[in-house]
Amino acid sequence: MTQHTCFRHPKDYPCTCAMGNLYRFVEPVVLFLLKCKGRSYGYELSSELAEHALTDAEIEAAALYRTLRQLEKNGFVRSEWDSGHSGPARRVYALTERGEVHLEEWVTVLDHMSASMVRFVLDAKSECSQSETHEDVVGVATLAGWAGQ
Amino acid sequence: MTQHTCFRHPKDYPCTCAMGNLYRFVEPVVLFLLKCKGRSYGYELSSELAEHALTDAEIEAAALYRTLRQLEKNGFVRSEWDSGHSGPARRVYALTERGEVHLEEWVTVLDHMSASMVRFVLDAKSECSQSETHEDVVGVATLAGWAGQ
DNA sequence: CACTCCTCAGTGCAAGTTGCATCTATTGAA
DNA sequence: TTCAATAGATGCAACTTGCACTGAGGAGTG
Repeated sequence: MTQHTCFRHPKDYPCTCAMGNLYRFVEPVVLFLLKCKGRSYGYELSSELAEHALTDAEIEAAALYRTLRQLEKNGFVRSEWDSGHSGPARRVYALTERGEVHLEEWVTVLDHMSASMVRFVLDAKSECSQSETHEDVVGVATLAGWAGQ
Repeated sequence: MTQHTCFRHPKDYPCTCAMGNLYRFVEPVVLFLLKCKGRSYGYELSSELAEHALTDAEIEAAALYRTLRQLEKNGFVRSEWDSGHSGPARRVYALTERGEVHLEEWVTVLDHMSASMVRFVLDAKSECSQSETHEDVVGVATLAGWAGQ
């Protein structure tokens, strides 16, 4: 990330924006929404994505559309054009069987990851309180200056 | 990710390898280890990283070294050469005050993220069992064919 | 001595990813 | 006519990453 300040969140809020491509977690959420709804299209999904998002980073429409096309390329969803309504045509997506399996794989992965994170947070918090020499200064800035590469 | 098969894990294990740059979670773990140990160097950290890693993706030495340099560039750690021992010289790192704050920001972020993930996993699991038409097929393959962009 | 292996820190590059700006088109309302 | 909302998508510069590789110091072995 080149971006060295996050202009999307207040200054004292540690946000995930600067982590950049972490918004890949778009993929499992899209699969989940398609499973729940049966079928949907990009523009509709984009508004519902935030409710189930795994980070607080804003999800760009561009990323969502590209993710959907890639999911289709990999056989996890299938799509067709739908013009039976007013306004521009919609590319309507639905999960395939492979997509259902893929969602379950994601659930397993996220289950493991969340457990690791919870463990890490506990470890880190106890380590912090252990060597508490200064006041509690949690949440003073954002992750904007994160390391990356 | 180009990589379409994961050769590092058994076939029926949904791994995070294919998620690629997720191993950015190297950063908080490095900060945490430096806080615990006081000071350390790349080669040593690389062996301890796996124990606290937030994903099961292998952490490459190249990524670790680059992360450390970047952390230093951003003022979260500082380093000096140490030759007072046999073998090649080591670049020894220690947390700065900014680094301690940054670690606490990461803890806050990961706390939020883990909560979101736990919620998502619960939602997805209940959704799956709700519409259970086929046997439980969790964990049949890897995330190798994940969508990306 | 030559040879090999381990330790330690990197670099180079092709391929992939992403944020942002921009484009096209349809429809309805002012 | 003009504007706004809906809908999907692309172009590109900048960045990230996996993999292969370099190179140096020291220990052990024959």
